[in-house]
Amino acid sequence: MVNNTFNLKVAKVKNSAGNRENRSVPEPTLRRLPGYLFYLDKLKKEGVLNISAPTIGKELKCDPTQVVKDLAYTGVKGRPKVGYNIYEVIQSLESFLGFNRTNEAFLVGAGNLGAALMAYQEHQSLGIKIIAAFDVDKNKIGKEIGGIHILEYNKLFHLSNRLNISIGILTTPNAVAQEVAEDLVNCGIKAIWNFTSVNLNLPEKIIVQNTSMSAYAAVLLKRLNES
Amino acid sequence: MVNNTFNLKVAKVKNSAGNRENRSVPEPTLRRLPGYLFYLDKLKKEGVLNISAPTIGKELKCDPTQVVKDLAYTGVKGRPKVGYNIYEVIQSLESFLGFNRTNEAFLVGAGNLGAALMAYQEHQSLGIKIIAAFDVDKNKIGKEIGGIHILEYNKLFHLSNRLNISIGILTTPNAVAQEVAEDLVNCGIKAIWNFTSVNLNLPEKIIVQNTSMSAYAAVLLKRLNES
DNA sequence: TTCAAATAAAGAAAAATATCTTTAAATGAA
DNA sequence: TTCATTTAAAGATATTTTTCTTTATTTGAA
Repeated sequence: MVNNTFNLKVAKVKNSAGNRENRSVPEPTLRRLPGYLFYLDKLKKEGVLNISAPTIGKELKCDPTQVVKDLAYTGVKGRPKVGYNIYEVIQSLESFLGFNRTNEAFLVGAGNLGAALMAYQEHQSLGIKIIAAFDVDKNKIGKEIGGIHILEYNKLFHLSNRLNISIGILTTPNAVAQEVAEDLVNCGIKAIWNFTSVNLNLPEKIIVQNTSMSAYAAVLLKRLNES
Repeated sequence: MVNNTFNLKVAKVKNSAGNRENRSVPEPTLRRLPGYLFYLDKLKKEGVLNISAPTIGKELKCDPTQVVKDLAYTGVKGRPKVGYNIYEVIQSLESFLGFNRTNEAFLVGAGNLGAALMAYQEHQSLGIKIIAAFDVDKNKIGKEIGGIHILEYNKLFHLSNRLNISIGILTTPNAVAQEVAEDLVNCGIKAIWNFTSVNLNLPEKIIVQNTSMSAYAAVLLKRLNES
């Protein structure tokens, strides 16, 4: 048997830019991992020391073998008849997801959603720390939300030269989304969390995570109307 | 050949409650549809009359046959060599998704995310109209965001008796999420858009759409760190 | 020490989804 | 009118993801 830790199936998928690349972790798994983390954190506070995959599966209503496989991606080992050590599995999840590192980000567009995210990250750990926010609205510039200063948009270039930020959060109006995204890329941003409805046209190497509210509204409405 | 319009494959999948049910539209398709709608709306404003699936695919960077199949779910018919009539396809998408109906909703938890959604829906069509918001915070009660009044939480029961609302938007702190969700169900809510990190335990018939910010943050962080 | 029960891990099968291929229809130009 | 071209639609294949099955390990009780 080869080294277990790296004995993971490598899936060939297409990214948003359409080019094939090797990925070690399936996206559905990645989306489930923070759910485990939150639930396990709650258990830890309750004083639980060990937790089995079937128990997690029962509580989170998903297949126990899926839990085992998802957790295996993080490298954590469970013991038969006992389950996982709660400290080990939380530590493993956090370090795997990068939630224990400081992943610094710029936010552009301190409107509704932008302001919400700024205030939100104070209490809810997203694994991302917003360093500064930018806007063109004179009424917003100079204000502070969730401990984050809102700066003039044209200061973005200057500040990105000094700091080395790799994440950009895009919460601008749709009309300027493409333009701002290109600016972010020129500032050295490597990944964009896109909350607009615009399909961004950016270099292939840029990681784009689209999180459009309307997509989830659509699923909800359809499921409701077909029931 | 049988009637084309209803000649759609019916997928057997498990819903969040774990029980099998028949669904006519795959979730990935549903999530893509609002993206088409937004793009086509933009084209309409530019005066475009017809649009082909290959063109949509090229712009939105996805497979042209996937565009054809996704649009076919809405019932719209395209013409070879011409493509789809832009008015027809937009109308078809909106009516299929229910975006042209008034899908009324209650929102509970007028905090960061809640306030953002209230303000957001003023400008961005999500197909959902928030009728009233509820909170327990005395400082928030009586205020108005995005034209929506914030009411005392205990007024929820009274108001739900008069109005017949079927959608509940859950933007409370995690600690009270389960409790509030149960209240919403008791008020006759049929579908819950859950923005908390809590895995809700509710009757099977209740439609739950989980939209946890941390899930998308996780995907972004992992893709960034593995690149 | 032995054995039964519980469980993670690995592998196989099934289901769902995406991509590729073929077909047939419609258009506009010759 | 004819024909090449474009395209939607339908079907087939491939990929990805989930679920089911088997195996082997560990634990605690007899």
